[in-house]
Amino acid sequence: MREQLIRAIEAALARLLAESGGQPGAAGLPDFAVEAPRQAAHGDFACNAALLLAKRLGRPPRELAAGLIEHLGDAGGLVARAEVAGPGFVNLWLAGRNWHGLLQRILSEGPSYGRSQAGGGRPVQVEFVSANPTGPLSVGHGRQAILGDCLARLFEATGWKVQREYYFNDAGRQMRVLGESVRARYLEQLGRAAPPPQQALDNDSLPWPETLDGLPVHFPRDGYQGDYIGEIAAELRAQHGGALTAEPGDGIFRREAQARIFGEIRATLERLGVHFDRFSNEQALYAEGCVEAVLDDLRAAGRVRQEDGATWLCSTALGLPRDRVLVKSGGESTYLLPDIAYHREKLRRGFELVVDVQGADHKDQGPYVKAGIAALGLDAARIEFLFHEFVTLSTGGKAVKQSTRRASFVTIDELLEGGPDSPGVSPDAFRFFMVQRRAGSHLDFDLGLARETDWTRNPAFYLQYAHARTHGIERQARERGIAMPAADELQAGHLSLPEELELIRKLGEFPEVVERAAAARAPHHVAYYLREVAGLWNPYVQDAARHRVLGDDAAQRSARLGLTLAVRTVLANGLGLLGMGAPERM
RNA sequence: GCGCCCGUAGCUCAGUUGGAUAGAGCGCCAGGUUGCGGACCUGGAGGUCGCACGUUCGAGUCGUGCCGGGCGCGCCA
Repeated sequence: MREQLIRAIEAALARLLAESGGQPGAAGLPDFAVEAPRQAAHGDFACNAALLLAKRLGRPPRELAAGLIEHLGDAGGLVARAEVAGPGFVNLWLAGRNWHGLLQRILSEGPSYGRSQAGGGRPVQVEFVSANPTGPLSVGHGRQAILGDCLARLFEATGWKVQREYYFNDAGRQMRVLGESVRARYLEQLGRAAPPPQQALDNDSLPWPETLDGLPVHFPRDGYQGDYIGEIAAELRAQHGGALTAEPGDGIFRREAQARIFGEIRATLERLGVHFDRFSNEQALYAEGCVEAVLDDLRAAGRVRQEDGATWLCSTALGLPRDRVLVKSGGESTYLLPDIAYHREKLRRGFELVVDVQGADHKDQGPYVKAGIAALGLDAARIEFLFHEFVTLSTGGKAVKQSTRRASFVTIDELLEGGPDSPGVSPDAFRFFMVQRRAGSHLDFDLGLARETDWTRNPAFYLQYAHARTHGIERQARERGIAMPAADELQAGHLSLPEELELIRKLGEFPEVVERAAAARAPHHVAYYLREVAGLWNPYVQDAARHRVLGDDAAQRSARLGLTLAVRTVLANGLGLLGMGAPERM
């Protein structure tokens, strides 16, 4: 509908230009906008073309706007009213039947309303979470999980072929420390080693004992302190008894810890409704020779130099602030080298676009990976980074202490499960709260609000309740033997109240919202939009004195039931984009 | 010190490739209404869009410089 209008305006502009002696043809058309104005009094759509042309033609914008209206006419029955407004806007009101046609379209398209083929089936990869399996996922990972998943859903909805991938570094020191931590706890439980004193664990500057009460202290200085480490050790002890005392930390301890923790991580993601198509890891890149090959190719490209026994990427020459180490003097790689190899593999797998969702602490890394990719002669523009700021927890405006130190952070599971005297957060509410803000903003997670089960207070439930209400009305209709209208029998002409037209107009925006959210990599647009739809629909239903859906006039009742179905369609499709359930009753 | 991000109502935050009188939720004030499904409806107060210059017919949006906050600036992981 908006597309039709744009074409009509283009044609009218072309005639106007020809008359004014401007350049004919599409080249002479300004890059004008046709938007739904903020204020309803400014029409269904507003166009700024006259303002853009005024300078070029040397004529007053209002005069051009009047000319545009004249040439536009009723645009083949599309436009009911047009006026010049403000400095030279053209405000347009569509003929009523166009809005009614929109309702029919929503009903007939159903689940595909709002989807498009703009992506043309091109392959895109979204990589997210990617936390190393050293412990449970934190709330910050949760934001990334939801953000990445919703972005993937947006790509799917706009016609891309999406792969969700989780990549983790398992070749470096971090996983070895994990194994050593488990081994130390195992030995402590067997009475073969002593646990390090808590003061030393909490304070880096305190001395670290080698022995305690005659027993050796094996726990690594920067080891993982969470209770789950001891639990893994206990399970190993239950399974193997004391038979593992001679095993190295980097062997069975590490493997078991990794497997179990990864299992927990996957279970957590499952609870949130987040699925991955592929898990990949750093070790495989080494095993397949990808890392070495990248180093060779960078060397061949002349982008590598030696200094102090280390191998450096000449990123300064590529416009970055400094050079960075690829291979340490000890022979081990930094993360940068395998990261470059990893991204080359992604591009080799044929992705048109690769989006990495990462926390703000990775902001500095992206450019170096891209520089490496560019140095390999590949198109770095196909790699995008979506960085999200951190999450803080608050309740009633008061910040919840969330120490980043060691293991004392809040995990997703803790939040979902709640505690003895605090209810858990539902996965749907968790998802909504996590996509509510744009990625670049700090996210204040209001625990009190997220736990709230009153739909009028909790914004996540407010949306779901709006959806459930459409089913509630249908149930009532069924009980009275009233049939729901089919798309082709919808007589929407009976919807003429301002709030009804406003609602319909809002429903019509959905496809643009999805498109914009996908293009901007900004799922929060969907969340805000749904809030607006629900914010129109809930009061509409509530105010039965003014407009009862199941009233006595059969024709009007049928039209309002059609509106109900259209609202349901948009809410269900939108909730689907956020990965939230669309319940039929609450 | 350098780089990236953020600064919008009392609070938490939206604000479409630059558009008209800057919005929402929560909170606050006044009045009305009472449940097709569970407190909703109407109105109101509340803003130098961090500050200052600049570009433009037009700036919350773009540019430059300051101020304030976050993150990052290792052969760490």
